[in-house]
Amino acid sequence: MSAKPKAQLASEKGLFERVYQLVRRVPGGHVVTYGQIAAALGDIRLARLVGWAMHVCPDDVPWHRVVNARGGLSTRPLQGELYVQRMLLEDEGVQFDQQGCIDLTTYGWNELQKI
DNA sequence: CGAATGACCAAGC
DNA sequence: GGCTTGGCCATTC
Repeated sequence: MSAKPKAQLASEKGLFERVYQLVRRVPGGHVVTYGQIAAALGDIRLARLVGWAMHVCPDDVPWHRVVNARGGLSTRPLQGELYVQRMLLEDEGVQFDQQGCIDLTTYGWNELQKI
């Protein structure tokens, strides 16, 4: 009960939902950056909003396919969530380098389209 | 309405 | 090469 996460409120709004839809369109084995999503929404400056949107991402959003501009997993250093994200990506075919970063040149999804 | 927040990005030192 | 600052926008209280 109770305690609906703010995500619930935010997701019912507008912009956030758009972010989620973009993330949902990311096929397995590919990743997108926050800035890329923001750019798809129409403004790179929305990058921070994307970050916040991910913070409240619903369970039906493959948030693990969203990485920062450096190809690294951003997600807050919470208990193992970082590990989960990496595991999910590796399971989809995304490989990490020695630094734990993703090669956006190879896995970057450049066909992200606007909504 | 104003202040605070946010998992960003880019530039500077 | 890593840390700090500023900026931008939307959402929340």
